[in-house]
Amino acid sequence: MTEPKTTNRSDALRSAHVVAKDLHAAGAIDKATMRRFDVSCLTPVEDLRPEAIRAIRETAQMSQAIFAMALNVTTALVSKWERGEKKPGGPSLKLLALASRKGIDAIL
Amino acid sequence: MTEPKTTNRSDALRSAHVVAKDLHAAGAIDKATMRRFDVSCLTPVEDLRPEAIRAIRETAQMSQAIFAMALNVTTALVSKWERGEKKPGGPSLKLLALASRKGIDAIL
DNA sequence: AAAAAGTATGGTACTTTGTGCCATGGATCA
DNA sequence: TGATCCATGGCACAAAGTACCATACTTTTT
Repeated sequence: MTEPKTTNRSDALRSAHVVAKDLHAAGAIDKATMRRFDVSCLTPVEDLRPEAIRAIRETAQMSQAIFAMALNVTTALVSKWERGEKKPGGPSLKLLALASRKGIDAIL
Repeated sequence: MTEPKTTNRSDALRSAHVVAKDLHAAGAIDKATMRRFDVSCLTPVEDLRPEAIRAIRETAQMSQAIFAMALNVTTALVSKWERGEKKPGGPSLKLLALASRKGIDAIL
């Protein structure tokens, strides 16, 4: 079972997705209703190839050491990501996705 | 050795810190100089107590399930964080720090 | 009122990310 | 020629994070 099951994630995803219409009907999204919001608001997180990770870092014009500090990981790990020795996990992928989609400033 | 050594991190920290004066001397921080930047630009990441994590989530008015999706982790993990059964690691702490300091929108 | 769904906890077992440490080599600059 | 930044590499290891299941309380829905 190489591919992780998405039981927990899709549980939440499903429950959150169905309320999109509610938000639409309400007109505006007030604080109280904000407890439920559409998943489409979230920055999409996809798997990243080693080159893609390096591309994000080089676009930001950062060394591995500085980039690692921005993500709060070690430089050794960034090196391993870029060489495919290790693959970034859940929270790391989210950080990388933010940097990729919204720019490095989003995570500084 | 419960407390992690900070060898790698401080290596980078030291090297990055000394160039603060260079930036100051240059007047403005152009793209080329951006390879080196001061660490003070980074959102400070500190350890978070379980209650602090829950506070961040409740301020965002999110269920554990939705909050977990925003961080790209499982709901079970968020529950464990808030009960002190597990402690968020490097990348997770960064995400939580961003949410805490800049607001939940910063990581959506 | 009952059914259904959302919310949170609890535990167990397991994978592998991420860390620490140290050594190496190339590039750049005083 | 030192010194410093940069990136790679490997090895051992703790623990973060995952998957899965059961339970129970609360809210919403029909």
